[in-house]
Amino acid sequence: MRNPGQDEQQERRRAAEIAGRLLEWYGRHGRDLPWRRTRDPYHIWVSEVMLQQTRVETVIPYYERWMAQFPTLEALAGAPEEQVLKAWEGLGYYSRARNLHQAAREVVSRYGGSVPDDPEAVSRLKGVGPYTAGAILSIAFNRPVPAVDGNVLRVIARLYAIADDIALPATRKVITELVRAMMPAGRSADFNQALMDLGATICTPRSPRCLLCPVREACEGFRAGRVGGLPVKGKARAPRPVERVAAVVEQDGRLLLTRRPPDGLLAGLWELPGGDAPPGRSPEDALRAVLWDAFRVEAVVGEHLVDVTHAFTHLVWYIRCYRAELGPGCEIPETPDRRWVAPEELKDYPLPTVQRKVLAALHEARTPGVGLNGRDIRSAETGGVMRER
DNA sequence: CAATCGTGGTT
DNA sequence: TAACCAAGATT
Repeated sequence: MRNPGQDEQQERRRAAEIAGRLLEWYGRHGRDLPWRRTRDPYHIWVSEVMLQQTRVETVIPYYERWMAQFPTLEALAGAPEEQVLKAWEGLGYYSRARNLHQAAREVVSRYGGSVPDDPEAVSRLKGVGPYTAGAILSIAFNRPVPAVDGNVLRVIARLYAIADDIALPATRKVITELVRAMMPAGRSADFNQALMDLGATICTPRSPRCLLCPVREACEGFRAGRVGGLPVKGKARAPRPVERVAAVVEQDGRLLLTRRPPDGLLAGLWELPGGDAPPGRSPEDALRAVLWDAFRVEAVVGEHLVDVTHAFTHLVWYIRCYRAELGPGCEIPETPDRRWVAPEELKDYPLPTVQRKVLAALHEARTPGVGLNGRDIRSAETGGVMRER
């Protein structure tokens, strides 16, 4: 009969065995990624924020461009927000960019430009939650703090056959403490990244490569044949459909753009004038109402140009796009949130992917009109973030 | 706690 | 193809 002290010691030995195998595996099979060629806390920080809910392959080109454009924390802090959003264009979850920008300014003003290395200060930075704080502290400073992302949740849930919903804070806490207890002294950076790499390349969500796993013998989920059913995770809800209207308003070869509010969906990015279309009214009426709210002038809604569908995580936009004239014959002055944009200037404005889709559809439909011919729109598109089609 | 917040790739 | 998923944070 063993006493609790012996069980605890046994468990500690098992954890050390797992950690050792993981480190050994990581040394041979860890991925060579751009942000792993440095230990600069700013570089690590930027990569971790970009990687939030975003695939490595997607992030790499953004990361490279970002470091060329904002080589230092001071460079980022000194840049205008519009330029920061432009660099983030197409990456999604744009509050990450605005939070990172604000936090960079905070580090410059409060910490003299050096990223703090204590958990409390790092966690207070905008956009830095439990995972990102752990990642910065462990990877950049080798401090013994867990970095529990989706990979780690999955790996640990399988390793210990944890069947509780990983979305629950209580489950995350259990897993975080298991990781903390497992961390080998002085190897925090490698250990956290080893867990993530194992999840990304071996212990994948579907079709995990258990036969190649360095910790298969220690995996309770594998032993019990339950890897396929772990981790347990609630189902996503269906996105809510939203009818939208948008207007192509031209004047002297320029296109009218408006900037979205500073909070909420696609905050601070630019779009064609438009908005939600309340159900039960014609799209033309809805567009007139939306344009009245925005500009306080009567609008003449012209021909229907294109329809664009765009799905977000939690909603789907069905956009009906019309030509429209404001006034008519009345001046719409520019403001900070309202600009007449020549085609060759479109590339200077941060536009969300949904708006690029609208422009592409207009181009595809060969929408006639001064300054809106195909060549101009195409050059404006490719003038921004280059992307294969 | 549950909803919000993007986009692109995979199955 | 629709559903799922990816190095989450904020409110």
